[in-house]
Amino acid sequence: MILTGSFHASRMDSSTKELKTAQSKQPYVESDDPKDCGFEDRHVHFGPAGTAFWEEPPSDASLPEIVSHPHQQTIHPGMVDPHSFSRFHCPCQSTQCQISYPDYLLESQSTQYHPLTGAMSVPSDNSHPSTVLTPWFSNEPILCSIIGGDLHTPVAGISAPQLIEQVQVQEELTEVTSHTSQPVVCNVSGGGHVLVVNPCEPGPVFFTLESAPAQTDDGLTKGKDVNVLGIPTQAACVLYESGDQITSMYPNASSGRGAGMMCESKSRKPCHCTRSLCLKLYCECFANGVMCSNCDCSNCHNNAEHEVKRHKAIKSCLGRNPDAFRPKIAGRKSGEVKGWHNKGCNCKRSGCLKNYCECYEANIMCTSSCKCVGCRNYDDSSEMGFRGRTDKDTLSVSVITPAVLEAVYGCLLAQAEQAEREAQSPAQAEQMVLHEFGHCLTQIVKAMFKHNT
DNA sequence: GAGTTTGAAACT
DNA sequence: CAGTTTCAAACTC
Repeated sequence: MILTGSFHASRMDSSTKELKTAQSKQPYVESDDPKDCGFEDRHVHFGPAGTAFWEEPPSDASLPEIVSHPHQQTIHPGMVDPHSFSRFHCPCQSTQCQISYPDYLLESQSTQYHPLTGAMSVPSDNSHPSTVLTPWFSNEPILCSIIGGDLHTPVAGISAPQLIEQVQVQEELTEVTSHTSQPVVCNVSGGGHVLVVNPCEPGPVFFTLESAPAQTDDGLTKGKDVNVLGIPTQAACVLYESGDQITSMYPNASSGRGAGMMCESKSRKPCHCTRSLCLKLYCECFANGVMCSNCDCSNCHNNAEHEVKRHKAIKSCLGRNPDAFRPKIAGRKSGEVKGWHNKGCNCKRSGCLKNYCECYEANIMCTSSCKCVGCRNYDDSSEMGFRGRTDKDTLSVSVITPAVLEAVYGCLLAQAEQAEREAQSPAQAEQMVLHEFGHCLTQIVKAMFKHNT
């Protein structure tokens, strides 16, 4: 299914009416405050090539919503990678708006959720119809389809539009998405609809598409032509193809630990676990969401033969820490050395200049999120004579990250563009940009102050 | 390759 | 939540 033209986004409420875009606000934005991203009033449009863009820029770009959201943020397939995916959902670079989505075992007790094309861990005999496994480590929205004919629920056998009106389905979807902070994109068989279940929202968002998905004789919805959110399904299917040997679906995906490892190739390093059964986060394979393959581990349980234990281990990890499988490095764009550690390191003796340090290992600088002692992992060029300062002072400097600078640039550019649209005089345009710059600086100073207190 | 160091994860 | 233990990777010799 190629998305052409625009489509309407609507919430799946009892009325099933098309909702205005205000109700489809930031469908994937993970943020405590939905206002963080300023996307409340955006219309989402998909272009001819499966591209999408946000319409109507926010009137006010500010920090720490530090990034303005240049209007018509165009999303193309290349942007939707493990690192830039957040840009699609929210161009905001603010740490408050940084988005990464820990995956979770997609599972339902009563409804089948199928990866669109994948066969990962799905028994061929469908002996466990209630449990379909998908990688829990993905940054991507979970792609699944709801096959009406196979539903073992009271809603089986009804058309897709009717189906989605069923509260039960909504509850099931809500149940599914309650375990994940990432979007679940559900292809509703036969209806030409796609449910986009936003974990931030109480119910799924219902996108009405112009073309229906291809459907096979057995009722399975094929996504061979589906291009959802700019992700060609042919590529997306790779994501679900295998749990242990996931081929990169994005050429530029880096191989840093945590971030984007779901895209790693077969060249990933083998683990050497001996005591953890490869079912704890000590195991890098497990932590990265892949089954062990060609590893040097002993008594490995991180494989298909121990699926039940593996399943329990995943749940256990997520129970301890819902973000356990969340990429550790956020804000990283593919092919670029930038980003920040979500949690920050705690190094004490390495000076954060050895690979013991997760920040250093990921080739990123330490930030104020880190609790490291004697950190030397910061940009000398940005020290500007700060040598001799305390670590805490260095942390202040680290507030101004490349991402923040890029965000400021975005704000200023947005203002300039707005001035141009409004046919403002050069002087007025300059004033608008300067005013925005001042606003950005204020927010940066506030952020520094916050980090130092 | 064996032993040591290191810091994240897990545990108490 | 802080302190301790466990663990596996990084590092050194």
